Amino acid sequence: MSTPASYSRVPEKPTIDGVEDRWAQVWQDQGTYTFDATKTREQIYSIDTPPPTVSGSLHVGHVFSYTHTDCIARYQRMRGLEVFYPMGWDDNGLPTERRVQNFFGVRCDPSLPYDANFEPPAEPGKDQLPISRRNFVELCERLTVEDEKVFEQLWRRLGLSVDWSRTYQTIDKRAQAVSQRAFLHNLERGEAYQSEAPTLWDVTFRTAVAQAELEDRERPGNYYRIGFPAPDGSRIFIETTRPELLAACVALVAHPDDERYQPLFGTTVRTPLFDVEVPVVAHRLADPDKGSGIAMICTFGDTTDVTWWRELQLPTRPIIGWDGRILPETPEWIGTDIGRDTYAAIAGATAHTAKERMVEALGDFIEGDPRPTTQAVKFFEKGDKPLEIVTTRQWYIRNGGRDDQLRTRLVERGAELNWHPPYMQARYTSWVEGLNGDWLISRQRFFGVPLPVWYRLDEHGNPEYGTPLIPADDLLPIDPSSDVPAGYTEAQRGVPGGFMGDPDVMDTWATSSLSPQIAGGWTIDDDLWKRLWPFDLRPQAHEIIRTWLFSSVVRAHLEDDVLPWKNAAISGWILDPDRKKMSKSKGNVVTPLGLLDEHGADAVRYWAASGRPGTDTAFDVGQMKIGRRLAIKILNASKFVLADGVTMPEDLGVITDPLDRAMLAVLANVVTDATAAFDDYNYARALEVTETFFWAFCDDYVELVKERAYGVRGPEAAASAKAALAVALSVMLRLFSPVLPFVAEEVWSWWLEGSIHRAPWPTVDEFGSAAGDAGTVDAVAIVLSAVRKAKSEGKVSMKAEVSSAVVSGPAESLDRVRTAQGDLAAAGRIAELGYDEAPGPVSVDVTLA
RNA sequence: GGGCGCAUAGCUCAGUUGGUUAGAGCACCUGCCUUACAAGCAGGGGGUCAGGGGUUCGAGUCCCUUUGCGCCCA
Repeated sequence: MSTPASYSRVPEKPTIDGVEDRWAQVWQDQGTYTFDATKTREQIYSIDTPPPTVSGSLHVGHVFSYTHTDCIARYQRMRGLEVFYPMGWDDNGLPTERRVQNFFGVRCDPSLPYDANFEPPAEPGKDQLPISRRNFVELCERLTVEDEKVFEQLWRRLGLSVDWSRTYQTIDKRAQAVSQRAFLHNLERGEAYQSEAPTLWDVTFRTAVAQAELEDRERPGNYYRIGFPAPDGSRIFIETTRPELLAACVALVAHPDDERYQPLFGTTVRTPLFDVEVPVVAHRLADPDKGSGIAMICTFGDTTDVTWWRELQLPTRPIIGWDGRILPETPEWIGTDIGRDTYAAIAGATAHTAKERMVEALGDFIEGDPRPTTQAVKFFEKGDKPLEIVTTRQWYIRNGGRDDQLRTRLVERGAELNWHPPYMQARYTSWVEGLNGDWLISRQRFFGVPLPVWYRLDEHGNPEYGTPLIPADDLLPIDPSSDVPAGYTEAQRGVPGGFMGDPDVMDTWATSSLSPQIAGGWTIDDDLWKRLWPFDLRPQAHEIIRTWLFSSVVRAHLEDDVLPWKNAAISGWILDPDRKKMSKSKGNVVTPLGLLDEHGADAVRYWAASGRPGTDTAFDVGQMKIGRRLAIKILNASKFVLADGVTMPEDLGVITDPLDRAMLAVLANVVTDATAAFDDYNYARALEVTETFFWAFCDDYVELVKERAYGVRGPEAAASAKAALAVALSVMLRLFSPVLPFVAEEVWSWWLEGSIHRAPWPTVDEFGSAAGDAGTVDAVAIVLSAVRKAKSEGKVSMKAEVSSAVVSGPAESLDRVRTAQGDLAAAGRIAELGYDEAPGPVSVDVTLA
């Protein structure tokens, strides 16, 4: 606890200009938020801070949600807990790759050798310059370091109470080691596995895409009605939007109950032009109302094809390559000359071109004109071409998508977590229950954490995927494209009897899902880790519950059979005034730095803290102006309270005046409410009750006790008022400090020692016996208000004299008013204050002089 | 099509387990230079709580339903 200062540094003209730079510097110099790693687990509050994507730019949404977390961090710190509040940078994955490509005008070509003297062009050229993987990664690292500086600057400006000595990157060596080690543990326990399977594939990025990264987009298309020759010479018409996949057709399918096609089940038809014999099969997923009710199954046109192919055990006839083009070689299942000629016409073409050529080639096989339609097509959320499905070898981690027991356990984990607000749990549950596959973690990209395995090559040079070579734990992190497995030499790379590195990197979530492990020193600093784990809080946005939150739960569950945190605080979106989500593409993004410059950090934080947990909040400059005014008001009110050498009283016994004691009783209730709100992660509610009290304190209490505090009614009466003012100010500043750290610290420094942010959170006990009858405040306020109203309606100054005011009401209310009648008469300039006991609500008859 | 949320004053939002006459700020109107603050202060007008039905002594609050909006997923 800060000790009363024997001197006061109250400025003549308080201002909030400059307080941000000044205190940010002091906090940094004094290590105000430095984490003390000697504390034990129960003395620590650990936060799993979301690492922002540094390759993007910060927007007001970041400011919004990070402020919420900071308010919680500051509250817990004042409650006496040692807060572990690190900052991470997410510089992993596609956004960084893309930004580097555009920023420097380069692209990664893994076949090129490393050039130690490489310097990117000063200006990105028209064509992207191909460079080696290592050069590319170096550029990624160079750019992200710059981005991080900008981010840290902004966060400091906003006043985040982060321990800046504890930062991490999701791509740094430590994170790579943690990520690879966790993967190898998964592999050892059989939770990570490889599978050759149809995979959703982005042809632009040439990478597999996980279920969590998909989105459906409405796209226009055309139905083509194609006739398949039946054995009896008739034609069976299917309708398809993808005629270019005809060569990949493996069957026709209709619903088992569809009487039109029941006679055909078990028979075969031949594909037009290609003349490939395919069976007619029945499956419940065939929709009798869609098109002609019978569809062609291709390997693979969409995810339903995959289901049919798997459940009906159909052959695999892929014709689309990893580049999204039709495979150049004529498939062996096409046996006729006309079939081969037709295929030659589409070989190597894009899906789009192939479609045009197939439609032309089919000619009379197509009945009627194409019928326009709109269909939901799957896209990679960051891509702009529809996903194809290709068969590839990929790594997976079990997440319950194929295992009911694990899925049930993970749903239960979600129920163990304290969600703020609670309804967010439903989003987790419905996502986990709807999973239909394991977690695809391998990506065919360059900048990321490499999968830490190699494969032996047999005498023909074919990799033995089933028995990967594992690095020793103390060598992590490794890059299998440059490191060599034990017992081999670099010369054996890629040669028969030698080895090859796994070429892929891990999904960015495979690393982000370990953010508490990375920040907390798992397997790197055991002493620190045991003081932090499991963490107390995961703050994050609601749209990544299915990705970041869920994958983190999966990793902690598999590794330690534990929930990674006790609480999840989910923040909402920032909406523009039209209630649309703010985004760059809509051109309505405001730069955070501009906001901080214009309104000040406390004002921006005030706006952010006014947004209820989990609630989407409108971007509202007006709210920031109110916050700024509040901050200025706090300075001015504090200046008044601290005038005339007010200090914290040695003994609360000097607070004898009933009105002073009543005010403190109300404040004690505010402390109770604000504390309960913060304990429930409701910073907005805590701010609201504090602010409401503060304004009433300024408008009523201060006005009432002004003259008494000046000493008009003697030293004891003045001492009571001054002591009460000091106690109230100290408590209010601490209640405000999580939201308004700068102005609170500024005022604190005028008269008390140490940082307010390390001062104890106020408690009811602090008031001791100084808290009196709270009801007196309301009773007195009614009279004061009535007097003001009379003056206002009489259009006279507030200092105009009142010749008499008669208060009528129940005896209890009158008694309360009497206890403050000296202050009332002074504040209202009332010559004669009379009382008239009467039933009903309190009323006041005011006569102006 | 499924899940979740939202709908309260012109605007942005509170309203904590059902309980006096539904609140705040902004905006608007009328005043007041008042020795902390004119970037201030005082006072005022303004809402059939989206529509309908139900439970209850009592519903903004609980249940059903309709409509509109948003997000996530299929």
